[in-house]
Amino acid sequence: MTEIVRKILAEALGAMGIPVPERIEVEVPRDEALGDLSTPIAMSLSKQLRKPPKNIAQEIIANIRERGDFEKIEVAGPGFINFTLKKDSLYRSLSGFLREGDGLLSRKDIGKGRKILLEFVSANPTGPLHLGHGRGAALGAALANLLSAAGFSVIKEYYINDAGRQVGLLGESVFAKYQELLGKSYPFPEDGYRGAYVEDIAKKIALDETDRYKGLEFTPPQSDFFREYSCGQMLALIKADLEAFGVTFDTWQSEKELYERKPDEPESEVEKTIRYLREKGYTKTEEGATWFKATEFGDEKDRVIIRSGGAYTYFASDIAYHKKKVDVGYDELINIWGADHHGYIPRVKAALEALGYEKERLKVLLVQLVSLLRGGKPVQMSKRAGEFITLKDVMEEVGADTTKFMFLTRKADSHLDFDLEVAKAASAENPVYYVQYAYARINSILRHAAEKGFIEPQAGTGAVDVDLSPLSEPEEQRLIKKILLYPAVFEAAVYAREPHRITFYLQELAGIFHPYYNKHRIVAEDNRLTLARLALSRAARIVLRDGLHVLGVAAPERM
RNA sequence: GCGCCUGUAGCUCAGUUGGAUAGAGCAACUGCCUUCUAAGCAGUGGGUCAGGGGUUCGAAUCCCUUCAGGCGCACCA
Repeated sequence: MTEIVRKILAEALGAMGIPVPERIEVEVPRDEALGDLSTPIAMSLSKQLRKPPKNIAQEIIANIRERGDFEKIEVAGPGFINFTLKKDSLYRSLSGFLREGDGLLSRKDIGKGRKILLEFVSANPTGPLHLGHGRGAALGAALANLLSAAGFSVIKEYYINDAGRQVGLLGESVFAKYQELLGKSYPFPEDGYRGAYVEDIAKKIALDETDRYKGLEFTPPQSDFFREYSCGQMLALIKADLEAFGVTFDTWQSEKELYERKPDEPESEVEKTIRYLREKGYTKTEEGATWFKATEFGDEKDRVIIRSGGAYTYFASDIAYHKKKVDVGYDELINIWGADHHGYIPRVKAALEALGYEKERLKVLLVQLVSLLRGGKPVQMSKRAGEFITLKDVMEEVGADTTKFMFLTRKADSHLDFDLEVAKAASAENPVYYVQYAYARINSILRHAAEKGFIEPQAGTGAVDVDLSPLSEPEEQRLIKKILLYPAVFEAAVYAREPHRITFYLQELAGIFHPYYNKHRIVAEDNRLTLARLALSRAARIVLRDGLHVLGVAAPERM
């Protein structure tokens, strides 16, 4: 719908000899009495042309040739150009929309098949997922759906931090528990993990491997076994939780793998990367440690990649990881990180640049932390004592769809209070049900219509021929316009990488459909009218379904 | 101390990249089920857009500053 306006405006500007801006602003006026669409372009051009906005607006209007779709084009307020579409034009557009049918919303050309690697969650496999991970998961999954639908080729990846101190600590914690179970005492590591899951894993080992490791020290080979076994168990749990949350990944990249030499390779990915940086002169040795000269690429400090003790830092493998991503040939890398990692962005971008890639290739979306409340009071969580509420707990208490919807009605970088009582108490009144209910309701209507002998128009066949002109009620006009606006909202969401725009749109759409349903009977006495209303309902259904699918929220046939 | 994020209705949050008279849900109150689903609808009340300056035709949005909250500033991950 907005495209029509953009097009005629571009033509008019061209005819006036004015350079056409890259992106002509088109918006929906606040007050529907003002028109269907509006542009402030005359005001934007005012300074450049040194003419009053209203005069420019008049001139633009005078230069619009194709005005067949419009009832009215007029100047209003300080210089807006307002467009009111002809009903015929709306019906034509809606017919076109229906003709394309489910899943054929034409938008594949936005992404043009460009390849995106989307990395998200990537929680350490040292404990269960918490709510903050859930937020990242919901956003990542929705973003992947959004971008895929827009014609990007998206790979969802989970980076597993299975190397280094943290997993070692997990292994040792399990080891200590295991010894305790077998009646041997082994000092529990100071910063060890104390959650119940540690004991669960220890029990499983005691069961599967009996007392084979009883009384031993935490040294190889048993330390390797405990570390890898525990890590594997945690990962399985994480994977299961994510699946229950409706979030899946295409690839799981192991950090440890980046340190391993493949049979036919003389060096590991990490070694290769560091050698590359060293040869380029981007490293230095100071106080026994090897540093990456991040300051040469805009970071505020140089960063250690090999400690004086010889161990690699996390950053070393992270550079190798990002090098690998970019070498594979992705056009764009998107990382979704917790906001507590924001200080990390400049150094990763610096590394990318040192490796010869533009830092713009990487886009980091920061997800703000989630404060968990119950009845307005913060839920105390102590990781040390192993007391915390996990994503799984929240899913069981509140529900996966509601939890996801909560996350997706906020932009990523807003701080979020997640009150369990509110989420649960509002459950019946929750916006997610409002949207789902609209969808279920339409399905119910269509079922009812089928029973009454009205044949639901099928895409590519009957839909084209349905006469939509009986749709003259204001509620119907409003609904049609909202539906036709979906592609523009979708595109804006893609452009901004903000799935929450879809969430709000769906609430608005449902907020138009419900009153319409309440005021007018879809399946009525009049045959022509009923067919037209069914077609309109079906169009709303298509959009609701598509939007819910993007969000990763269920679209129930009935409720 | 420095950096990043946030501050919008009682609560939780949007605000179409600077546009018209700032919106939604929840909570509160009043009505609506014999008719396609009442997880719905109709209506009422609710604002110093944290404060102050600036930029311009125009600011919740951009800049400066103050205040408040969160998060970072390792040879941790």
